[in-house]
Amino acid sequence: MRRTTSLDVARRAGVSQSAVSRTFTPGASVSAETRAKVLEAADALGYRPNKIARSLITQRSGIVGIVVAYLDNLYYPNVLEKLSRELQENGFHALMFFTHQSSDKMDIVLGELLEYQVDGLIIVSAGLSSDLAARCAASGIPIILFNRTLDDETLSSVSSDNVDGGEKVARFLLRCGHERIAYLAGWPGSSTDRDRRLGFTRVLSENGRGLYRDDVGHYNREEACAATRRLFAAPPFPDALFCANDHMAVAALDVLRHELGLSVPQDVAVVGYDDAPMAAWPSYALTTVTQPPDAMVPEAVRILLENIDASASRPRQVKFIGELVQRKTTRPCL
Amino acid sequence: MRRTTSLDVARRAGVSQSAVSRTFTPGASVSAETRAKVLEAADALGYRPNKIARSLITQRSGIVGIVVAYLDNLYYPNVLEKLSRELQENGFHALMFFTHQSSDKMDIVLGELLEYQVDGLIIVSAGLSSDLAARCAASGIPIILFNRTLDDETLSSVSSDNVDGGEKVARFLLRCGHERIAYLAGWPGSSTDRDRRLGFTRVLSENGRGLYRDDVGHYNREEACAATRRLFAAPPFPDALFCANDHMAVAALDVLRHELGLSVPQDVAVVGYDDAPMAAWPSYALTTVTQPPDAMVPEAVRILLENIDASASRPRQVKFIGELVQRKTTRPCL
DNA sequence: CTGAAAGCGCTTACAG
DNA sequence: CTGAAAGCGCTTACAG
Repeated sequence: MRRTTSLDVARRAGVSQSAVSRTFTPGASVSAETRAKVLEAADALGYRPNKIARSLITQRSGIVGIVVAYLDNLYYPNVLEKLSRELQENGFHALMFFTHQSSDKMDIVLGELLEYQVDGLIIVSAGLSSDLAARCAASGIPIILFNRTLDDETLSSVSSDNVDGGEKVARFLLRCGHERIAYLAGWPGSSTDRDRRLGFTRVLSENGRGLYRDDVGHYNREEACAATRRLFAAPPFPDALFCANDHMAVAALDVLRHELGLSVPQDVAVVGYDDAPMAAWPSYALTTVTQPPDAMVPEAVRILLENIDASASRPRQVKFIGELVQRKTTRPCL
Repeated sequence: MRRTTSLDVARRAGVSQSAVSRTFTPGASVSAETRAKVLEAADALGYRPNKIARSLITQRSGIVGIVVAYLDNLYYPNVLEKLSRELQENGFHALMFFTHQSSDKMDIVLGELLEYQVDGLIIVSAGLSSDLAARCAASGIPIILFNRTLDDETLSSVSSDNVDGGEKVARFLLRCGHERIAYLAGWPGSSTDRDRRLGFTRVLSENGRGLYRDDVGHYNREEACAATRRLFAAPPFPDALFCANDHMAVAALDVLRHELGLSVPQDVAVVGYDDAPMAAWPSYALTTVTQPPDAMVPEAVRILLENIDASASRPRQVKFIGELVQRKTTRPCL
C-alpha cells in the first residue's frame, strides 16, 4: 500500500505539489482559496506530511534522544514523563535509548543516536566518561546532562546542588544529636554520589566528626539491602543513616524494620535524596532532600531548545537548590 | 557545520557513492578491498549513515511509537524499559508519545505518530475508542495493544487473562472465609477493570455473594485513597478489599494502616493486581496477581515485528495466565 | 564487484 | 500567490 504523498493531494486538488507543501508549512504564503482546496483533498485522502522527508531538507528531525540507564529508581519515570511531555509541547518527541550504568555500552548507543540525526540529546541518570563527553561535544549536536555534571564543563547540565544538599543533611543530623552517622553510597563514579558525599562529610569534619560507617549500594535496591545488612552487622549500630538516594533509602528502611527489627527513627534515623514519589507515602514517610523536577525539567528543555536554535552558545551549568523535607524517618528537631 | 555524507566518504576513499552505501548495507556486495578503503575514510571523517535518509527509500524508519498515558503506576516504567530494550535488541527504537487517560488527546497523538512514519505502534496503558482503533487498523500500520484488549478484535493485543485473575482472587478470598468483600475499581472504561471485576463478581455470585461495597479509584493514587476512605466510612467495615491494581492497593494500604488505624490482614485483607515492584517490598508485602512482563513483553515485540515484516497477517489476541502470589496482606490459607 | 542514475517525499530559492 | 526545478542523503535496479 503506497503512502499518499503531497503529489497525490496536488493532483486531486488541481494545484502544484509546492502548493500542498506550502499549506502545511506554517507561515508560507498560500491564498485562502488554494489552501481550502488542498485541505479538502488532503482530508479526503487522509494525507499527512511525512516528517522524515521534511527533516531531510530542513535538517531538523524534531526528535530528541533521551538516554537512560534504568527506570527502577522511581525518581526517573517521573522525570522521563515530564521531559517527554515538555518536549511534546514544544513540537519535539523523545526517542528512547536505554543503556547501562557502566559506560561500555554508551559508545554503541551514541552511534545509533547519531544515525537518527536527533536534534538534541538529554542524558539522564547515566554515567558518561569525559572521553565520551568530549566526543559528544565534538559531534556538534546539542546535549544536556540531567542530574549529572561534568567536571570539565564541556557539556551543559541541569542538576541540583548536591554538595549543598549533602551539607544540609549533615547539619540536620548533627543538630538532632546523632553520634554514629553512616553513609550508604550510590554509584561511586557519579557526580551525584561524589557531591552528596562531599558536602556531607565536609560538614561532619568541620564539626570534628567522620563517617562512623560507610558502604556502597550503587543506586540499586538489592545492593542497598546488602549494604544495609553490613552497616548494621555489629553493634554499636549507627544511629543515623544517610542514603545517597530515596530508592536505596526505602530499601534500607525495609531491611532495618522488617529484617533487623529496628525502629525508625527511634533506633536509627534515615535520610534519603530525591524526594521521589514513594518518599511521601505514609509507609515510608521518608525525610529527604528535594530535587524539584517541576523546575528542573522545563529548564533543561529550555536550554536544549535554545541550543538547537542557536547551536553556537557555549555550555551552561544550572544548579537548583534542594530543600530538606522532614518526615517521619527522623526525629523532629529544628 | 555540514554533516559528512556518503559522498564525502566516497571522494576521500576514491570510490563511488554507491560503494560507500554498499559497505554500510549488510549483505550488499563489495570487495574486501573497497570495503576497507571506505571504512578507513568513514572512520577518518567520523561518518555515520543517515538513517532518516535511508528510511525514505527503504520505507522503514526503524522507529516504533510507544503510546503511554502515565508512568506513576510502577508497573509501567518496568514494562516501558523492557519494551524499549527488546526493541533495541531487534534494531528498532522507541519514540515516546504521552497522552492522557481520556481519549480526547489520542487523536492528536495519533496524527503526530503517523507523521513520523513509525514502522509500528505499541499502545500501553491507554484507552482507545473503538472508533480510533478502527482508524488505526485502517492506517495500515501494525499496532499492538499491551495490557488492553478490544472487544471487536480489530487490533492485536498482548495482555493477561484478567477474567481468570479476578476469579482467582474471588476464590481465594472466599476460601479464606471473608464475608464482606469490597472492590476498588480502576478506570471503568478499561478492559482491565471490566474483566477483573467480571471474573471477580462472577465467582462471588456463583457462591451466592455480591460485592459488599464498591468504589472507583481510576487507577490513580489520590482517588484510590479517597475511595478507600469512603469504603471504610461506616461499620461494619469490609473484611476484604480487592483493588484493581497494585498502585491503588498500596494507596489503600497506606490509608487503612496509617489513617484509619486498621491492621492488615487482621482487620482487612487486601489484594492487588500486577505484581508491580513495590508489591514485593516488605513494607507492603502485597498479595497480588502477576502479569508477567518478562513473558508478555517479548511476545508483544515478536508479534509486532512479525506484522511489520508481513503486514498482511490478521490481528491476534494473546493472553497470559497470571498467578496469585500470596504475601502478607492476606491471612495464610490454602 | 562497480558506477551512473533514478527516486524516496518533502522544502525552498527562483522566476513569473 | 504560484509552479517548475533543484536538492536533502540515502538505496537499488540497471548495465557493464
